Amino acid sequence: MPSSGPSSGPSSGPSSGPSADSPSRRSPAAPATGPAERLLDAAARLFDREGIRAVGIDRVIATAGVARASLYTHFGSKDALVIAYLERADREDLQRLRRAVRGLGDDPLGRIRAAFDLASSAARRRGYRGCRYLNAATEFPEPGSPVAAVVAEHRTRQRTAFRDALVQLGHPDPDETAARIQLVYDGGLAGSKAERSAEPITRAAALAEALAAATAGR
Amino acid sequence: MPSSGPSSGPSSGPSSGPSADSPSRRSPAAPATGPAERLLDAAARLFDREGIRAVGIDRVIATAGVARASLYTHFGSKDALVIAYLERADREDLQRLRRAVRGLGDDPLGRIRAAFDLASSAARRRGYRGCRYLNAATEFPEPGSPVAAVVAEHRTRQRTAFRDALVQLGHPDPDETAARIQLVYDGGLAGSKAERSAEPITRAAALAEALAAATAGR
DNA sequence: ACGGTAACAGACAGATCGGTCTATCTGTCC
DNA sequence: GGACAGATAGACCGATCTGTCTGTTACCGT
Repeated sequence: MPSSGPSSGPSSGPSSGPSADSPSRRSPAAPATGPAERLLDAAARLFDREGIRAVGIDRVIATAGVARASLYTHFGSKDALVIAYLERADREDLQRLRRAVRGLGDDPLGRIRAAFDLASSAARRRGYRGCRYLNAATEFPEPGSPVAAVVAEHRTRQRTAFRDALVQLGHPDPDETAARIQLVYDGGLAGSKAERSAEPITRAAALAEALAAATAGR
Repeated sequence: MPSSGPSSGPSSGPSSGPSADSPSRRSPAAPATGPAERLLDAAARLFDREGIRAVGIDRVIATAGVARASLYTHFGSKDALVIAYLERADREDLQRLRRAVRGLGDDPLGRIRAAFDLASSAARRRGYRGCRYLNAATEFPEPGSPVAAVVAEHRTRQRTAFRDALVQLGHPDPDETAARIQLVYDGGLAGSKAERSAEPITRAAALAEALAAATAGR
């Protein structure tokens, strides 16, 4: 599961104008999506690139091209927007991984590699700031916080995916090895952030593959 | 190099009152150190536990028991205080490592292990928030920022220390292996932060040791 | 045509931010 | 004793923050 850069997903491109006869109000360059979605798009872009605490509500609504009130009717508070942003990012990351894995057939090692590949391509985008979930945990360190819950869920899901692949590989110790692969993944993203290079992720991928392959064939 | 929790160094304990006939003014419980040092102590404690952006100037000066003006005469700005805090932490981390390594004789593997041990004991303290340098980089992501410079210096020094130990071990590829050990170190601290447990660091230490030992005997 | 809903723009409130400034106090040195 | 340096408390400033509220506009279903 990639935990990184700005989504390349359904963010900016309204590929065919106001999509048929959908709601087509607003003056300039009709946005084609509702305020809630545009707010999440703006939040993702800004929070990913500059950090959550560093970006104020005003920046978000200006970027989204949305009224202040819309943010509060749809989300209620900045904190709630932050949670929604993280949850959507988690869903999108999962979708991206599934898309990348599709057509791989039965290749558990390839599934593990795909997670690193997605992170690596995210790291190559400019403005990369590392794993957004760990970053969120850094900015909102309160243990009981909803942010912590989203982060924990993301990480559990990621580790389970690693573990499943290892089980399918017939690895003798899938639990410990999944933990190690996640550790290496975390380190790769951290190093990549600090050094502004995708190299640590490449290194992490190689390391992870070695861990997965070691004594894998029974 | 431990990159972690609140210093156990010369923070709070004035072990012998106002130390002889030194400057002993102030009303309650004479502080025994100057405002600059007390500010750095307070900054370290608060920034480490709650994050830099989350802690305002007022909290820092209140915790330090120091006048607002003192902060600005000694440091000039909050940003400068942040840099000073990071630089002092870096110095102290290095001192702690040297202290831990002293008496180890010629044990390069032990020196590597010591870095992980220090991180591990930091992670066991409550309020642990992970690597403070990576956290600072997260909170101040501007590439040219002085924060980035301090973080880069810290990481370079750490990697060099790993490399030196590996060279002494006769490792065939000290550069790549040092990078890998740092990667594993980063991952351990990240996981430790996210999961609020020292276990990832323990796992990282084992992994690092295996990396250092592999094909080490020529 | 009309009423309802949802989004709009923007003023406003209260808190907090980093930073400046004045005025007072205290200990030190001459 | 008196000038001086450094620290103190705390008022003050403008900017910015999250969040609320008012009033207007535009679309949509009936």
